[in-house]
Amino acid sequence: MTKSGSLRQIPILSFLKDRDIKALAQDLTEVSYGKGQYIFKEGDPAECFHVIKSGSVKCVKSSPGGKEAILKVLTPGDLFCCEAAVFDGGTHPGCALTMGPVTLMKIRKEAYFKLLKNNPDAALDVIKYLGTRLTEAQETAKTFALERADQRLASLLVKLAKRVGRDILGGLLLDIQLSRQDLADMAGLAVETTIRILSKLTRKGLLGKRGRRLIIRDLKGLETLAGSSA
Amino acid sequence: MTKSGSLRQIPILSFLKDRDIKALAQDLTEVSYGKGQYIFKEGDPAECFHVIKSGSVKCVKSSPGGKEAILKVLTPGDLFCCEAAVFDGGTHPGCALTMGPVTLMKIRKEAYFKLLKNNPDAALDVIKYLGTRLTEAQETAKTFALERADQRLASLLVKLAKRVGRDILGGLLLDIQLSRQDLADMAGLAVETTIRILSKLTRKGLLGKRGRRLIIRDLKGLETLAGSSA
DNA sequence: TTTTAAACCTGACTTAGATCATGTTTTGGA
DNA sequence: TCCAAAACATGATCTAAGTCAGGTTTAAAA
Repeated sequence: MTKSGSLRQIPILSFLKDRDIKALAQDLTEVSYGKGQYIFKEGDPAECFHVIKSGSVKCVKSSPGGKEAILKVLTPGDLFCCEAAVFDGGTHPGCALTMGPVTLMKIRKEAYFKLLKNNPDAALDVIKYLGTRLTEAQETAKTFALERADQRLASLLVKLAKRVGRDILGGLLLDIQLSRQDLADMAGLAVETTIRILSKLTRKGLLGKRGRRLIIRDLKGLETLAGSSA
Repeated sequence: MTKSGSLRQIPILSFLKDRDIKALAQDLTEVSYGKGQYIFKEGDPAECFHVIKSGSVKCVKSSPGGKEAILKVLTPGDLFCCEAAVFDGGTHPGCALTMGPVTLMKIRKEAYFKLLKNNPDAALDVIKYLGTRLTEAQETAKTFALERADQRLASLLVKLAKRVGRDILGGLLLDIQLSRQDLADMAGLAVETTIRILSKLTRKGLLGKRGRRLIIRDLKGLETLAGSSA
């Protein structure tokens, strides 16, 4: 895929005129990482936007006690580091680290800002995007505050199904490499609890697996468990 | 205060030119509510922005089980309902309800959108604002996922101190009417747990009270307890 | 001022989920 | 293909925090 071709895929960039996309393509650097490497850490100054070309990346925040919460998992096509930090010149509020080999494109924020000024509608798109992310984050906070462990996990699986689910024979394959620890960190649970719940859901016929990936056998069932709110 | 005078105070409107502020002032309606009334409910179509003139409002999400989480408390000068819903024409992702008598100004979203298009920099301000809110929401989610009850409450009190704290003799008065239930709903805890922790903190000399309002006697101490991350 | 309801508080009990301990299965590198 | 290191799994405790049940204080309305 050409540089401008892949830029075209990104929701937040898709509104741009061809001319602008091409200009932007000039302005980006491609970087590759191995597994488990930090792209940036909490407190680093925010200088670029990142677009994932291949692989997946997790946005993480750690507690003083050393435990970590995964705020979001990003997959190819996602643009990240587009939060407050980049826009107001602050520092990153969390870490981003690779979950396997990753290639991404970096766009210097100045280049992007210039585009926004020249494309009045573009800014409205960014506003919508941030609004959606905000609603998501609030939904997550609510789930953590009010829901039981199995409901939290169920609603996480439903969300994942929507993002990375691929229809296969007999279910919906979650087409992303996630360890049990990752799932636990996303649901705010201990690994053991996560494993126990997954086993229970498998016994009940809601889940299956292919290799290391999960298969959702009964999405409706999971949605019901999650409380039919996600 | 004149209409345009109070609009001037709102962060998200402050960048506007005098002419635009005056135009906007023509375009808004003032509405008053009693205690415990809904301004909008989850699922309602989002049609206006709201600016609080007096009183306070809580943004709430409920679980299927009937428990509720307070996502944010808004005080005079705050603009709310400026999330995804308004910008993409969707519905409200949660409820807003008054915590006492409230007066607010409603701005039809079309009027505001027109302004944004004519003020390119204005959109950037909104982007920054949403970015900040997003970071906050993620911080909250992390706290819920990883922190102990007393740390959650401590970090809530620290946040409140920054927003509504007023220096008084011997401490920092939280100048807002909040029941124990409200605090519990904000921290994602049971009322009883909240009360027990507050009592413990009072015994330790970190907190006091004046009438029904809390006084923070030792902000540093609370910050330490919270994990020195908020 | 009295009454009533709401808010606040405390103790006793229960439980969901964390922690610990230990074994098994995968998997990727030598 | 063998070995070491992850990742996965499950049982046995332990504990933080929820629930329940009963009080007291505060505030507001009659």
